[in-house]
Amino acid sequence: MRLERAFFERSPVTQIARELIGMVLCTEIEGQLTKGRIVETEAYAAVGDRACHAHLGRFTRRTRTMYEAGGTAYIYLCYGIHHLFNVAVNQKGVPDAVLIRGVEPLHGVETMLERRGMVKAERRLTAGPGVLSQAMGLTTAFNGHDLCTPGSQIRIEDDGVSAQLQDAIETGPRVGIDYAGEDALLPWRYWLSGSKWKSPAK
DNA sequence: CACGGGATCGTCT
DNA sequence: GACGATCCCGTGT
Repeated sequence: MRLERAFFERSPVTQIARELIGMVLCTEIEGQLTKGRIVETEAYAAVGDRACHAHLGRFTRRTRTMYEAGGTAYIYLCYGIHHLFNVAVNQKGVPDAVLIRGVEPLHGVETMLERRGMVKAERRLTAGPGVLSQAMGLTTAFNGHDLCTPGSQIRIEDDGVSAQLQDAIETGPRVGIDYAGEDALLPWRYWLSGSKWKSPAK
């Protein structure tokens, strides 16, 4: 079942990031249905988190999407090359977000391979925030897309697996945010223990 | 597997 | 004008 607004419009964001492990990210882009089980996430908090793009109420053309209602896609370009997919959470006006960092391919593998220019479904197909976005057709063109509108091209589904995996989640510091000072130490990265599809980043 | 460097451009200072 | 919530490829072990 599609996750509804009520799932995303909660706090704390760390809890949502944890519960998203095991959920199924689905896209229907250019007529191609792809699905991947979320195995790695990171939480970014509006308050008390220097790593968050919108910390201290920072409001710019880029971050404005984070202030939208929970369940809105926040997609931005990183390093000029990679499209990173996040979901805004919490009430409209509170810019919390969860970054999706790794998925296990479930459906539409041929489409994913084609988009990635690969012939075999090895780890680098969808393990990592930039590569999973490419595999699933997610680009900044979908920034601001509402995941909760029936018929939307992007949605997250609960097939009952997530709840069974909550005891198999590990946590650690987030990746690539040294600029955040001591907030870089917060253990706000979550992953499914032992998953092959976790991003290789340390 | 570890590492080092280059790619590439929107965003903010 | 500087810098990324990254990835890939080459080289070395």
